[in-house]
Amino acid sequence: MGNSQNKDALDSALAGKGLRMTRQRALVYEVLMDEGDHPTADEVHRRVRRKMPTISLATVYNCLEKLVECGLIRQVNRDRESSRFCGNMREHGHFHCNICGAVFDVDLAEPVLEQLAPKRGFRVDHFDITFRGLCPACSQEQTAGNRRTG
Amino acid sequence: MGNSQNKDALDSALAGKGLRMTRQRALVYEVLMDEGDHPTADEVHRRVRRKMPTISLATVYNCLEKLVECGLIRQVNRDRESSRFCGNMREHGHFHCNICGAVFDVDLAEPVLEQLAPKRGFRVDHFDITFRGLCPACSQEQTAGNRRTG
DNA sequence: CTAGGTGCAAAAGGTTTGCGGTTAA
DNA sequence: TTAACCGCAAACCTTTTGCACCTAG
Repeated sequence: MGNSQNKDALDSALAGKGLRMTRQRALVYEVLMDEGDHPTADEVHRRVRRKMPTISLATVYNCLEKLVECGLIRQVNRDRESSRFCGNMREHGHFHCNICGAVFDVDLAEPVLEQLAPKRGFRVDHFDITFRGLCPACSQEQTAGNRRTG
Repeated sequence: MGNSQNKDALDSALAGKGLRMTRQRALVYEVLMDEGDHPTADEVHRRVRRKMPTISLATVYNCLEKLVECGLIRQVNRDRESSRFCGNMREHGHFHCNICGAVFDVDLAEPVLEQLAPKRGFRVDHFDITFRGLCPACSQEQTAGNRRTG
């Protein structure tokens, strides 16, 4: 719950971009950092409303956009599903479970990434790596199911 | 333009899924293979209409969906922009230019990919690697611009 | 004080769907 | 012959926008 380290990071990041600190922005950032998961804008809205029932979805979108601009959070997209947001700013990939829909962070070996980037003339600013498949829980469940049904 | 190799691949892939061959599906597949680029559904529609003026956008979407299901084409998403479609089924990544918006295929070294995948319990079925930055043309143009303006 | 932010409701934009008529196998 | 497919238009869903009011600095 809202530790002061997060608040400081938010303060200085906003100040660095000439943006104001507002209660809405603080709360949006807080719920993202508290859970450390990958909620949709709608889910963020739901969580923030528990602490500020009047906040609108549009404001949540606005806040998320500013936080992304400040480099405080990342936007994670899975095909055309709702965007998800993520407070982990270390370079990492994502794993999307095809059954339960959960999103997991995947650490990446740094040197490997450089080998992948296109050479000759391209200037790479950023990359995304997304894996899909079955998470440990769903994978295990499916195996158990197969065992049962033959 | 519409070579018979493509047609054969389409025929057998559709048959394999119990789907019919229709003129619409053939044309959608054809324009994708002919150009070898990464058009949006809307752009595919525009191209196909040159050969079949009555085809609807909804049908193009339906055809694209079936072709993806058949494993004949891939859907390529860049954040929440329009989906793009790609006839190159080899395992590869994509580079999106932040200036001109063009999409380029990026070959990937196979052994590198295995090193990236999450271990312990995850079952990886698929992955996407997307790079962003400046393509050779835009990169060069920007460098030239900087030289001019100091 | 006032530029920037919020809340609301409506619009936008891409994609999907329901339905009556058409067609490949 | 008939299940699958097409074209159309309307629905859908996420995200963005315009505007009047509010508030942090």
